Amino acid sequence: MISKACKYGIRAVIFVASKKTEGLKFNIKQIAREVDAPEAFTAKILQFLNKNHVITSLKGPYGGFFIEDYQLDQPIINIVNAIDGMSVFKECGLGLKQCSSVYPCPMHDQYKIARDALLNTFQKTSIRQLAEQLNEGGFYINNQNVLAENI
Amino acid sequence: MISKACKYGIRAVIFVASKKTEGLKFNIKQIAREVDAPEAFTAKILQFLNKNHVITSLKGPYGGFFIEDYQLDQPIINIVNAIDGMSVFKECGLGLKQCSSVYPCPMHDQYKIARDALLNTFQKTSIRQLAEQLNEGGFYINNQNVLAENI
DNA sequence: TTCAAAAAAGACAATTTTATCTTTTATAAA
DNA sequence: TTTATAAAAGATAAAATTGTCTTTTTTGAA
Repeated sequence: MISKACKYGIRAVIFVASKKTEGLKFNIKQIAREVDAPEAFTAKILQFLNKNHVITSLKGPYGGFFIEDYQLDQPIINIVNAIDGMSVFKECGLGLKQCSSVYPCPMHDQYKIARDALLNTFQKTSIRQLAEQLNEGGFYINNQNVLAENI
Repeated sequence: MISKACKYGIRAVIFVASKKTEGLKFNIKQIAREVDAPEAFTAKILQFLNKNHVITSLKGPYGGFFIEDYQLDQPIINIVNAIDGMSVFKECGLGLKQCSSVYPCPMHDQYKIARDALLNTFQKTSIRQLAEQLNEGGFYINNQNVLAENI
């Protein structure tokens, strides 16, 4: 659906956003641990998201990653777009290079509905919303499940 | 969304199904040409779909691939399941190993709606339906677009 | 001004997916 | 029974994605 890089990126951004009120910055090690993502790979992703102004970083001691006010109300699609691009939301369900209502594959109409539903989800959901849900409790962005203790 | 292998597979199956009335078999070369897919790769895919009883093949002269009556009313999800498996329709939108209504990621509910819509599309659409649409005209399974002549 | 901490940058490696090529097996007709 | 044809099987290769490691740059505090 979307790449692992993108999923790591969204989780990392949500985590950073959820801690904004504390006014702290977080380094890669902390972020990667909190969202169960590979450290070095996540570093690359966040570095890229900083370039794309999705989040902000500061080098040096007391540096790290944080999110600025103007960045908090971005839709999640901004993260997806930065990392994966928008092609998933335009591509043909059967892989045709060209597929639209004027030159449709046999699945076009139905597939488009599902594809648009996914796009809509990413468009209408903001970083702030997900961060707030996380803070309210009952939602998770890592695999450190209490239930897993039973294994 | 789904793999290229899977898309090639669906296109190939629809093509073969659309020609069923003619009672012919088609070899890899013909099929690959008709659906604009790499020949050797498509061979592997169809070989696999034969093993999974999605289509049928016969070796030797006058052999090739064809679809049997009992195979024609399969939903497209059978092809997806054989090649990609069902994991896309179960996976978390943010990549968590475990994500459900009891242990949801912050996007769970919204993502599930879109994911289910996609699953539904593949479940409710049959090979026969797509083959018929193709035969009725106005739908395409290759990139040989007439409009492309204008380039 | 020096030092330590952190991200940035660059090179590289592993894995997965996509793709090709060669050899073997099955089959139908002559 | 031979021959030609087509899929099956197996080995490899190319490309894309995921992941790691090392070096460089930035920056704040002591």
